[in-house]
Amino acid sequence: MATVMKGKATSFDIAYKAGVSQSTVSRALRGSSLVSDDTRHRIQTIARELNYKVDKNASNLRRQHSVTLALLLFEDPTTDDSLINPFFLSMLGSITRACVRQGYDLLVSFQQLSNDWHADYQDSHKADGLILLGYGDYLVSRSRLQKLVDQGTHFVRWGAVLEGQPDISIGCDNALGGRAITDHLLALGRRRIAFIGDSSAHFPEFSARYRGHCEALCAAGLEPDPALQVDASDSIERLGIESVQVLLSRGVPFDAIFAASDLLAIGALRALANAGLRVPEQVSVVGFDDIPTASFVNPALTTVMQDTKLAGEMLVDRVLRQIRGEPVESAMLPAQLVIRRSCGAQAAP
Amino acid sequence: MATVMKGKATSFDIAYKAGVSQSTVSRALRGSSLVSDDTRHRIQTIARELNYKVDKNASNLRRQHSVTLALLLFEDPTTDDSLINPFFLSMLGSITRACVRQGYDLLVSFQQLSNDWHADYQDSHKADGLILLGYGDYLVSRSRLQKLVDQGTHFVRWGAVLEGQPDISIGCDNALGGRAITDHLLALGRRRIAFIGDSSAHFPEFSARYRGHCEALCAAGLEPDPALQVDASDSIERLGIESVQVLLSRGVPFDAIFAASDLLAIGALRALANAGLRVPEQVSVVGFDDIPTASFVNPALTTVMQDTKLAGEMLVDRVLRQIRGEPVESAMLPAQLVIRRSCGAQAAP
DNA sequence: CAATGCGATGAATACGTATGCAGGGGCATC
DNA sequence: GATGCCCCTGCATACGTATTCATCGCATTG
Repeated sequence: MATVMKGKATSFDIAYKAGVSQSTVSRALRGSSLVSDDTRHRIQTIARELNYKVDKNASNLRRQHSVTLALLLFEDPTTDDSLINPFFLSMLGSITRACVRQGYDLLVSFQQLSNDWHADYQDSHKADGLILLGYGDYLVSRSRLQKLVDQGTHFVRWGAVLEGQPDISIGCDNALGGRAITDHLLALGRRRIAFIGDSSAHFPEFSARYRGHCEALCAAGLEPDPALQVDASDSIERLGIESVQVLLSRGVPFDAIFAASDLLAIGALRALANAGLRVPEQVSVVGFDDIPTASFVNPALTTVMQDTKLAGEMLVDRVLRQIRGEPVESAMLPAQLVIRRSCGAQAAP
Repeated sequence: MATVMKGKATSFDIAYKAGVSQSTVSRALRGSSLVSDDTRHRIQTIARELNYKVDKNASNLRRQHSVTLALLLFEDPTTDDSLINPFFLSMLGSITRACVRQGYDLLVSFQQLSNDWHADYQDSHKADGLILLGYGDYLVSRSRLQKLVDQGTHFVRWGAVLEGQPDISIGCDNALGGRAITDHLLALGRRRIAFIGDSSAHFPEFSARYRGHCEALCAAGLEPDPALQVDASDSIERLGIESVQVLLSRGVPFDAIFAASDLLAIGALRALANAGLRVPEQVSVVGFDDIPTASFVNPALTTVMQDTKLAGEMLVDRVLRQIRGEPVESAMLPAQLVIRRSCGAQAAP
């Protein structure tokens, strides 16, 4: 009968109604084989009637884990408040889905790089493990990563995969991607290819792309020209515009631009248009990431696709393995060339 | 001394080291005024040394709330796995930030509409309240919303704001937006304006935009022509393409297209280009949402901007108020016209 | 018939924190 | 010097679940 309960039903309420002990209820609902089928069915029915839900806080407290991962998205404090790097958004989507498939909940948090409480989610038992996204300046963040490792925090980072790294990282093969896309430009007859993007060790992903770029040049018997490289430390459109302006002001000739990210490339396209240069006739432009907008800019952007779906799965998988105490290693994912019109190859629809 | 502790430090460990009771530690760290400054400082220092973090599970269990919100993102099971509606992504960003500002954590979950466990997050005390995004077919989801209300679940929905709704909803003023952008097209001399988007009560947001559209027509002495309206029930590019094909196959003349979402509008642009129709010279095209890509398509898309930042803040604020037991009402947010090239008004840079 | 074993259940306890209640000590007032 | 008061602290307990250990009934076996 519709007895008015104060507050939510607990396992004791179920036990009382079923005429068994709380222990049995707990066992029955967790699927323990110690409970007879008869009792189990009775308990399940009553639980459903009472709309009973296991209290996660109590359950987590008892079991000492939360079946939850935390996604920490770091960003430059200077970034506009409402915008998020579309590439990270795509990763977020695939990570969320991977978590669902594994039965884990996902806690999402934006953090300023200046904060120091990366491990708090795990330390406070809100999450069993961490996924780190958007660690910009590697040299700055490296000491923090080391600290996390020392504390025994379970975490995986999305980013460059380097030798002697303290942490576990998953990243795409940036060097290979940079090499492939440069090869492509060379095959199209381009010889003076500018590179927009930081080449220092501070931003290993960008610099790996640059390294691949240089390898391709050398393999073709060309020498990388420092005058054709412009630093851009962050992946925002404005920096793409400014970089092209720097390039133009230097007065060095160039017939192609390889931007280290699509956002930079889009900025570059805009700056070239402003300067009256035609793409791809006078200048080829290529990017990296294949963000959704890339196929819509004019002309459509040739770029390197990172498999975000696979990446999300791997990140989640690797954290879970760490949590289970299994040995885990960093890994690199393949990068794939996506040819559109901005490079000057045959037109796509 | 570097005493090796097994496991994490607890408030008892701090208490022992500080020579006080566990109660005092708890009070000191929660900022209770019952503790002397002297004791508090001592405890804080020790807590820092031991890298102590309050166990959220225990704390939540005791206090019966989790200081966490859950964002439930519903989507059509047919949607491609890796893509998320960019408008929702933008909302996600602003909601995440709003949560941070309020000191709440955010749990993100994708759900299939077929699932029935919307309230589980609150029932299991994983979250204190829910934010619902992307409830597509309103008539289908309405009974569920009613159920949530009956259960006393704290939740806010992003979507159309209707009379006699059981739940609290926050949405932009779709009718006004539809009216404004149609007025704009009319002012440019367009008279045969096609509308792409479902006009039925199943999708109240689209139908409100359609209603505003019709109001504008009527105010201008024009009658809405059913032949100029094409149903599109979901906001994906492919449907935009198909809708224009339907429109062309009908053979009715039109000089403008108002797509109920930017994604539909982008599909429409593509279909028009394929059909050899020039935008905006022969056909004006406008959308709704102002997703990031909108400014990059060719020609740049005139659209209606929804203030996602404000929306995120309002959603979070309204859930928190419900949690605090304060009375809450639905609200509509203003919509703002963003004029770019696709409508045929003066060119932007 | 006693001994053994097994399947099913209950009692008791731990997880770590927050808080109501009680108490101890110091100081002021009369 | 006794009384009262206030400030601070400690004791004990509740939050709801999962699990170890003990128990009890029943069947099987020698």
